Amino acid sequence: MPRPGPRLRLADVAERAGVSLATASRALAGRDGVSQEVADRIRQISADLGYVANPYARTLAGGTSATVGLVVHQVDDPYFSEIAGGVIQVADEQNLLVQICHSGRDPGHELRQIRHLIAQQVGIIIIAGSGYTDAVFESEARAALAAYIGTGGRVAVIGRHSLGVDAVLPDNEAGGKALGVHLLGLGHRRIAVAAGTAGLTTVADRQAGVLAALAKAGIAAGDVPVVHTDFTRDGGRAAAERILADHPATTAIIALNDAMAIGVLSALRARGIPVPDRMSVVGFDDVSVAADLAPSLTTVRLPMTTMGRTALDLALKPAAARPRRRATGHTLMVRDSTGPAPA
Amino acid sequence: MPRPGPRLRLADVAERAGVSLATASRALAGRDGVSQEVADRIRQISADLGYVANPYARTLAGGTSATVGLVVHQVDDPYFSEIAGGVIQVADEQNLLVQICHSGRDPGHELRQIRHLIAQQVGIIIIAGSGYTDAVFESEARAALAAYIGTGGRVAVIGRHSLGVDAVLPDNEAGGKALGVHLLGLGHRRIAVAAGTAGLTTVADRQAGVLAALAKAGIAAGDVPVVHTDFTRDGGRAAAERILADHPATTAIIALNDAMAIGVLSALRARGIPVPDRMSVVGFDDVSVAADLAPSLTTVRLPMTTMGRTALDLALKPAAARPRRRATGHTLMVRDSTGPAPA
DNA sequence: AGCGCTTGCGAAAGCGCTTACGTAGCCTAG
DNA sequence: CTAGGCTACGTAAGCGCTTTCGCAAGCGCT
Repeated sequence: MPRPGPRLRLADVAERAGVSLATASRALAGRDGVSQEVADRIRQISADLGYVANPYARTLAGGTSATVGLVVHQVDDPYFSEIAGGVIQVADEQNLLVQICHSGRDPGHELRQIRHLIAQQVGIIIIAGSGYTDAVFESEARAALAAYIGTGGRVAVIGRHSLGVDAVLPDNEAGGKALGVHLLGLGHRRIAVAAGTAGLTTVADRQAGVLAALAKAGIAAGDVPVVHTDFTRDGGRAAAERILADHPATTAIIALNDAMAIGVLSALRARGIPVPDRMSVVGFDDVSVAADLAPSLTTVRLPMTTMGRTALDLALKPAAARPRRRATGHTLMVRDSTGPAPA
Repeated sequence: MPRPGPRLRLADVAERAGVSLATASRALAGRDGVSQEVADRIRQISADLGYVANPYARTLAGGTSATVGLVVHQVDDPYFSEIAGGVIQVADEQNLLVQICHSGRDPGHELRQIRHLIAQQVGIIIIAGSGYTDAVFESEARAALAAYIGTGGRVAVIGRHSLGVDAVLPDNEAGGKALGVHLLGLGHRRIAVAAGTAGLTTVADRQAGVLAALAKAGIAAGDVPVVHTDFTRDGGRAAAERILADHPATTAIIALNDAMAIGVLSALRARGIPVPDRMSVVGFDDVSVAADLAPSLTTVRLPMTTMGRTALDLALKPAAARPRRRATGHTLMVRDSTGPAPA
């Protein structure tokens, strides 16, 4: 690791301005107790010199960290990279640093990452991605975060309602319901679900929505094949293969996220099964390529970038009554991957 | 910003082990001057207590930062998110923190971000994405980084040969050439280029490769329409529209990255132009969805994740002779978006 | 026995900031 | 004209670590 050489310090700015360190610090922090003209002069000099405060010293002294820790399942998954983009936008505006880490969809690893961020004293923690149905994870994470919040930490989660902290939350169940209703409306009755990683609350919620919609139309949950693989393209492929093999009469596949839907489409193409003529396919999230697939993907749009922005906004605003929720809208995007059920 | 409360400090570990701060620090850093048994005891106690050193204090005292600053053009662009994924993988293994920021493909902003990272004393800086043909940017960035390296900073860049620092570099020109050769082999003669943002070295290099290949086949550069928009899906759409309008006889479009290729395909679909029957399309990068488009995209594969890993590896290894280069392979992935030129 | 050397450890000095706390100078009120 | 209260600023005490320096103990050698 490098040892950065002598750098511009606050003392340099103070000296050049002919004031003490304390005054310079106050002026740059915009704190009062400094006359307008002196403050302006200090700020001017600081800007001229290109002074940037050493964040390590600042944090150590002030006990306040300007970095936000962002935990995502996997940054090279479009769902998460769009969220990260939103977080970074706001962080940029607010002059915060963003430190990013992977949880790899593993509750244990995620817990470790969270604890590590806390131990590191980042000022804000944002956790993106589905929660886990694992009760141990839930309670441990909840305890760790509660303690963190108790000491002044700020936390927001995206896409999970667990952990007892501020949340930006899509209505996964309603979205699932909308997909079910859409397919029912097209006359589909033999509908299968390509479900993501078991143990994710998002999977459970979306699936519940789908099944609720189908139940209302008289299709019992027992008659809906649900194949659990994982929330990736390859998981989608595998699920589609299994559905085709075990339930050949299926006319529509609901993938619980777009990555899986892409895999499903790919499997169908490989088998020469025309979409939507012989099989309708829907996804969930509306990642940016969804509209560019062929056929373009019918899916539920979630405003990922906005969700990232909102989460950081939430965390930045003083939390009066603590577990706040910001619902995010969702929109059914009907495109070309769905059509009337074949006769 | 929060003020984290009282936390486990090194002093607590030291006290519990019955040693001084200095000894505890040495033991945990693996430095010698501590007997094996004492070191083991300290490490054991530290682990039991779940002690994590305060990185701010550590950096301030040691002058050595364990964070890597990653500059990308845009994290929600698959090319960059895959690179970021690679960087994060290695960082995870090495226990480094990754701080990410956007340059927005703007040389001025990128320079500011770089300076900011330097001022913040991050230990390692990795800059991903095309360089700029802008000479002012080049010289200022080069100077800033040289000074940074002079003080012990480590730098690696990905996908650009400029800046005089260690680089992980695909052969963009050869890749461009391969695409040209591939299309020529299919009998195409009226080939247009959908080029990305003017002012990016990557654009210039890939374009040069394409033109070189065509020139060898007797097609003068003047006969190859090159439309500059930008390196995004919408840029690709716009470029395609312009090509179709101004050069209706075109039988193949070379998009200089996959994002643009996706836009080109979308524009062609909107116009009802069949690919590859009436128009062949190629991209560059092989982002993960490229294989899942319909038609699947012929493109030049770059190992983005590996590139991210390699860059951080490079930065971590002591640089003997300074400007090192790691070439990354590229592979022409022939898929369904290209076919014989229509008669 | 005395010398220098190594080894293992503690004391203490910072790293560059923030922020009590103290102290001038000035204003207003009695 | 003085007591009390502001305001504007300086002094100095840390934040939690790393690292230099010094010291004591143990070693082999003459």
